[in-house]
Parts: sequence; C-alpha cells; structure tokens
Amino acid sequence: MHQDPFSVLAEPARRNILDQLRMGETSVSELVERLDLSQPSVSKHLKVLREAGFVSSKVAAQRRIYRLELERVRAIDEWLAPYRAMWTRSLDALERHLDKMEE
Amino acid sequence: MHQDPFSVLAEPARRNILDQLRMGETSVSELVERLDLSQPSVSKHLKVLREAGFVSSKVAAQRRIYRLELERVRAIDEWLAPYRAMWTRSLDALERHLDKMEE
DNA sequence: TAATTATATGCCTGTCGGGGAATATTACTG
DNA sequence: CAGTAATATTCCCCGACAGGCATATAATTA
Repeated sequence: MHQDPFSVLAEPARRNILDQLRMGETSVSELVERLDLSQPSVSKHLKVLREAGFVSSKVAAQRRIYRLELERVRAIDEWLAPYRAMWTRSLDALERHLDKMEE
Repeated sequence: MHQDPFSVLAEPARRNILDQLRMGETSVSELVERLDLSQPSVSKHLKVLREAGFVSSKVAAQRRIYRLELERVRAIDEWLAPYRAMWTRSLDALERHLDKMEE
C-alpha cells in the first residue's frame, strides 16, 4: 500500500485536490467539477490520500465531505527542513555582506 | 522525461542521495558505498536528478563529482508554503491563547 | 418500495519506471 | 598502446499505477 507521502504527492491530480481542500472542506462532486476529472478518478485519488492520512472524511447525507489533514504535509516539510536551513543560511550570509557594504 | 520535482523525489533512493549530497560534494562510488546500492542504479538516479536540476556534476579525473543544487528543492518548498502558513497560523493562535491564560 | 443521487469499487489495459547484468565509454597510468 | 578504474548506458523483465467504463453500495426521496 502507499505509505510514502512523497509518492502520494507525485501525482499532480492529488496535489490539486489538496490545493482545493486548502480552501475548505469539499464534497467529491465539487472536486469533480472544479478539477475537471472523472468521478471515479477523484474517488480513487481521495482513497489514496485518505489512506496516507492527507485527508479525512465525514458523511453528510449521501455526500462525503473531505477535509485536509495538515499532519502529513508536515512530514514533507520535515524532510525539507535541513535544506531550507541551507538557503536561509545563505540568505543570512548575504544580509551580513550587504550590511558590511553599507558601513 | 521527468520534469516534475515531486515525482523525482518520489523515489526514496533519490532522496537518500540528496541527503548525502547535503553533507558535501560526492563521487558516484562514494554514494554507492554509503547507500549500498549498485553502481548502475546510482548512476541512473543521478541522471534523473541531474536532468531535473536537483544536482550538477563536474569532472575530476575519472570521477564525476556531484553537487546538490538547492534551487529545485525550493520548488517543493514553494508548493508547501501555503500549507506551512496554515500551521504557523494555528501556532500563532495557540500562542495568543496561552498568553491570555497567563493574564 | 421504486427511483434517484452521490460515491466507491472492480476489471481491464496500457504505460512508466526500477532493478539486474552485461557492456560501452571515458579518462588515467605504465 | 595495453590495461585498468570510474561511470554511463543498454536491454530485458516485471510490478505498480492511472484512466476509462461498468457496476456496486449507500443514503434520500417520492
């Protein structure tokens, strides 16, 4: 089964779905409309996202409302952290350099 | 060919390679040793990483020295940014809440 | 209960990408 | 130039998906 968050996000459609959910909870059919994908396709992607913990769902009549779960996105962010540290260090160095120039 | 940074990073071996390169420039054979992968495998992954812009290489005698290129990692970070904004907002709210408690 | 809406699932098919082994290529050395 | 070290590339096989379509399931309403 898909566990790895990175491979889950490798699919553009899934990132698009998450981007939509960032704006708020959404039903499947809303996603189908907004993303111009087939309903089965959306459902399948949602299943992957759900099993990977990126989204959760609740039932509302016949609809299922999907909601973004930030936790898993943080997993990606954690992998990125040391890299981000690298470029912020470079930025800091640049700033210090510019400060010196002003003297 | 592989363009999308996310699918490039979907492969764990490639993330491992980047993690190694974070520590400094490295030759192919060093990576083979450290990651316990076959040489062809490493070379193939490096090719993908190179074509996607995650790494660059220079020639040093028979060796090729690979080097991390941060730019592309930033692409991932940029996608992540709005999400990160969300959880830092939550953190801010929590802080404000705790501050109130202290009063 | 029959009909309808909303969503999930199963099946099939085609494609893509990774691993392994062998081989090609490039650069260095004697 | 012959030999060797380091890396790249090719070929083949196979498993993992994604898309499309049909169908199942669940909840709702008439």
